[in-house]
Amino acid sequence: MIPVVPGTPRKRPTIRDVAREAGVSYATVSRVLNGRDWVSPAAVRSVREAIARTGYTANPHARSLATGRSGSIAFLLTEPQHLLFEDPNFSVLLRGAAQALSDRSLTLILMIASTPAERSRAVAYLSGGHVDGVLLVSPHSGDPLLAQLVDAGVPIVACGRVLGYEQTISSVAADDRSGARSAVEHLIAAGCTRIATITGPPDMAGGVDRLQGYQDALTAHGLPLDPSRVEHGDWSRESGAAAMQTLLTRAPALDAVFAASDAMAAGALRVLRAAGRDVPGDVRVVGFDDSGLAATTEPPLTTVRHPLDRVADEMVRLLTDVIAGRTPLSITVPTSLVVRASSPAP
Amino acid sequence: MIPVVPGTPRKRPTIRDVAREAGVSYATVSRVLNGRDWVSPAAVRSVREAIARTGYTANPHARSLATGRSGSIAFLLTEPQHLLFEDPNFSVLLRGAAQALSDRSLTLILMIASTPAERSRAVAYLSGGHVDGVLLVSPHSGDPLLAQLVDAGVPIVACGRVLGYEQTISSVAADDRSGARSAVEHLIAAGCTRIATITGPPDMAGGVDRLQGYQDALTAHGLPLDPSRVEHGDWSRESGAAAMQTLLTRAPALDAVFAASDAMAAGALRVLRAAGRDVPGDVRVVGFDDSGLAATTEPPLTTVRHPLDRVADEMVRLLTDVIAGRTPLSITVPTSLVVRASSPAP
DNA sequence: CTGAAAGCGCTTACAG
DNA sequence: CTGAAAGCGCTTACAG
Repeated sequence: MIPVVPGTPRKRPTIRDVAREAGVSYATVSRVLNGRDWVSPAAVRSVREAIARTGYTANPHARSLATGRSGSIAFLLTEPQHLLFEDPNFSVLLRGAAQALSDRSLTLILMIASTPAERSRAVAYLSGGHVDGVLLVSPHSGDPLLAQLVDAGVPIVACGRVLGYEQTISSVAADDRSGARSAVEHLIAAGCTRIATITGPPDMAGGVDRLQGYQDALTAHGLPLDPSRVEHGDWSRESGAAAMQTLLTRAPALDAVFAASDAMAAGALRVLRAAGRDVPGDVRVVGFDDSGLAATTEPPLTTVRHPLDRVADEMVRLLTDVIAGRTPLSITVPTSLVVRASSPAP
Repeated sequence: MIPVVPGTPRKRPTIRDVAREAGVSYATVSRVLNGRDWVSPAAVRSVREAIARTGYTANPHARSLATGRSGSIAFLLTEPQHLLFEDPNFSVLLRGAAQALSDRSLTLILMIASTPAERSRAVAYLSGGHVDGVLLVSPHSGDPLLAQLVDAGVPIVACGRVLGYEQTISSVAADDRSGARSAVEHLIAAGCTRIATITGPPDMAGGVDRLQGYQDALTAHGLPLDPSRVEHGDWSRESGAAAMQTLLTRAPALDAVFAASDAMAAGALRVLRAAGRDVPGDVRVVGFDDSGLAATTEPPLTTVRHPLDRVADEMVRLLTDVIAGRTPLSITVPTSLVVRASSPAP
């Protein structure tokens, strides 16, 4: 065994070494590697054998330089740090994207751009063409970063529609509006009439659409839209707790709460317990996402399943289309209600 | 404004464009870019101006091809999927690594290798020199992947000592043993004498060392080591619940539990509640990690703080050393006890 | 079906 | 201090 000197990487075989082994020109090796042009079966076989013998793997940088494709995709997170890691949603999406990219031999580059400095560095990097495209997580509509990326012509697919960029930025989203509607109709079917909601941020499609679905359900069943029963959050548990506190003082008669995320629902649960309200006895609670959280709260959450693994998969598929030059597109994936103890079936 | 045709990236300026603008040779541009050799102040200035004017950023692939350095680091996760995303620990480490790498202008490539197919693909990729080094998360001692990576001469830094590779693989770890000891001594000081423990996997340093710390504390205070009070888990909440169940039937008289992770402690809490044992009244519970979970359980967890942000930072620093050819090293960072309601101060 | 050759955009000795 | 030139390891028209 050859001793390994740390810091002195072994000389790796190149395409020329393979060519010599196989007894062909290195252009031919490149052809069988890329499988585009015709190569005689005999040549293919001897090249494959030579590759196996030498342990050759292509140098991705040389390839990128020659093709102009980087072979990598950025997974870009722009939320302030504290929001990112509390909720398992982010991890599920990341996991799904890693999988889908790996299946296509693409590399996932993780970029976290929370601070202003990180953000401008990210824009420079992404606009610099270092990456074939970007997967954008939880975009806020007013974010200047969006405009910069769009201006630079960077292929983008967002998770959730990007308000104001519906025609320019491709996106994959849950059917937020009808998912929210079905959640609230479940509460109505259980006899609730004074249903409050904790919404997401108003500059995100998920925030707007889930509120809309809540209103749809009330309207469809002839229930009044009472603004004192609507409170905004930022998806986080803390914001859910704060919103619940406010709702409790402003609309103490409420008999149900629909929270636009499981994390906010978990915060609401805590506040309800502290206020001595039994869930689901006094107040029913429904969340959104069916994230890892939902099954572990006390009581476990009835929630709307947001299939983020599926979303991640579609995002990657769509991004490869966008990179190939196809026009922007929005994809909506269906949701479904998951019933647990925080609001059992009527 | 030039209309952007999707899929037709703008022609980006190269080093030659900058050289022409600045009126120097492109070798000089490269010199000011890399700041190694001497360049006249006048040349530096005009090059800088030309860079600003043209909006030039270096093509990383061309650079990598010329230097033999990829400028990227893999963050490699090898745990089965279900363990990865339940616990916020993983996210904190990832966040910290992303930050530290970004500060050094290194790119973080995320690789998730849960299945056998993913694992062999990862080994091929990493051994292929596509990456300057790898950050290894939660390594198991028997894992064949370790031997393959070491054999290939890939620079590695692990989170936690790698049993069996202490001399070969650099690592950054919490002071697990003394952290665990202080947790158990806190319980002893509170008057507990029948202290059980839920350990991590026996093939991981964190599993072994935290158990050792538990034993150290008991021995130091003349308490017996009762094997019926020791049960293994895999770090997950579910495994913690299962272990607690077993402990409750095997050692029903226990008056405290030290769990080697917050997630397992959370699982234990649930089982204790279901069994009608009050925490901390009947049974005190202490976890390990001070992850995001700890403050949100019911009651909140007393736990040992595992400074993963710091660990991530040291891992990256150490990895750059290893890449530079320095010999392997193990770093230990201190822990501290965080007291909450699951075991208040005596 | 296959070679010879140019070129992708950098870095880095080598001469001045 | 600075140019001209070779070379990093590939891909891809261009000729056969």
